[in-house]
Amino acid sequence: MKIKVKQNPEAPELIHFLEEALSKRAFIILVSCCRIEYRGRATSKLGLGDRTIVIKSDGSFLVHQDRNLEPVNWQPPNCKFKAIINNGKVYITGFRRNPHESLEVEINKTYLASYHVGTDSKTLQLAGYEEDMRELIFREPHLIEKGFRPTSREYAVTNGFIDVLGKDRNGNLVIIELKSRRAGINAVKQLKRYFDDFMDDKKFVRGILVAPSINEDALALLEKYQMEFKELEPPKEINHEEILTLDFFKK
Amino acid sequence: MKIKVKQNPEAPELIHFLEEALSKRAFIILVSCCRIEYRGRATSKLGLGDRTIVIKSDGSFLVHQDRNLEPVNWQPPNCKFKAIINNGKVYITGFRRNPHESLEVEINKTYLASYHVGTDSKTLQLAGYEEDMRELIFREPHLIEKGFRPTSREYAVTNGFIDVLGKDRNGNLVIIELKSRRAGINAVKQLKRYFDDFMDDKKFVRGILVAPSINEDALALLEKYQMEFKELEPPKEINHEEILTLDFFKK
DNA sequence: TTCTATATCTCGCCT
DNA sequence: AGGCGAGGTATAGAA
Repeated sequence: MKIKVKQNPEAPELIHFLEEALSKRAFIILVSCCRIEYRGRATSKLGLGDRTIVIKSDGSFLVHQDRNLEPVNWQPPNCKFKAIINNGKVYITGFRRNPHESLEVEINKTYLASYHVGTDSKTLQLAGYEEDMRELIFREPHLIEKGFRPTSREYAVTNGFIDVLGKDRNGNLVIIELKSRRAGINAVKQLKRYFDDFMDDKKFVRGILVAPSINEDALALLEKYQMEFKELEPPKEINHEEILTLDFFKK
Repeated sequence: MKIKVKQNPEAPELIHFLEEALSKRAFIILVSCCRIEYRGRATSKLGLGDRTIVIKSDGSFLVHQDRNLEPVNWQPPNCKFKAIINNGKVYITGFRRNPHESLEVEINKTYLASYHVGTDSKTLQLAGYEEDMRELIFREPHLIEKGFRPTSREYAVTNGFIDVLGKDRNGNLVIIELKSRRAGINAVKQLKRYFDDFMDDKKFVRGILVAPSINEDALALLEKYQMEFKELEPPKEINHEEILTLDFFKK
């Protein structure tokens, strides 16, 4: 892998470095003392301070302070960059349309500048979602209860989509709302809305909220609405086959 | 600012570098070819590839691929780190309780390692939120309509909280739902639920959705429910006084 | 600590 | 491209 590193570059050297890196669509890292302004979906200003600036090859733009997981300022992928020098200071601007927004970094001092073009064709394999729960239920319906038969997934109703629709051993319609995490009041309200859609049609229906756990208020509300809770952990095994993305074959 | 940089360190050198950096609670950046495993709220695996790894002084842990704004793997602040060497490879593990989860990076090659302790006492000044809209409406109620008088904010009802409650020039109750961005169907449904809460009490009420814009479907639904739309941009001026965080005075 | 609501949410998927 | 739902969402604020 090619990587280029400079410590304490002066402005003219930095701008040359950035132009080179941007033209190569490299992954850029700067550790700089800077000021930041954002204008677009909102407006923000950040005074002078030491931050880590990252520009990715897909046009993502991130500015990190030394605390918090989230960047303090950013632009999503496909943003266009301009690096200029003015009064001895380097300015990097990233702008996008749709929405129309721009992020400007005024760099007063740079401690470290690096850029590289790496190789990474791997896609994350992830398990433990609602989607995995839905598959599990179709594979092993008895986990809901004996005699349960799932009929459709993502069933469209007035108020949205029902996660799983099925019938119980007595032929009653069963509406299932899945949550991969501890369920709260909102999950109950969501299920209630689907439930009401079917009540309008005057059918025999049951509403079951399926989640690894539920909080007290939510359980109380569920009982008030005469609906049910079923505890189920999302499966967390992952398929061990390695997945290659299309990007890999393009290279 | 102090910054320490190493290019292409071998495993023993890297582990020493990391131990030093971790003990100083520094901001660490690595550009490495690595494998990643996460276990906790879900489970994930990521095969060998070049990534940028960041450890912040607050215990945030980020692994970035060369695309997407979001890190491919991460740990939120206050995570504890362990760096060990095994079979000539460096392993960095970050773990947390509540929730119980861990992120392990197996490093096969490191191109760049740096750590620094910077100075950044600045807090982001941001404008353009729902909160700003609410304040604007209380300051200048005529922006909703002539004669409008706001009475309460965050008014609690069965289905949640009404953003702004007020009365119009004829004494009718007005329920306002705020959105700082283009309003969609969900915003209308939310307003409708509050609206219905009041209809039960058989009062004279109006529901107004206030947002910078609204999409076609949402507007149609709004009209079907006999509710109204009022265009209003969230204010985006920011207070120019500089704000110092408490952290600044602690130093 | 737990829960709720917001976000320049991001991201993927579907129309 | 716009809309909609899910997220290991993160984060701030309140209970």
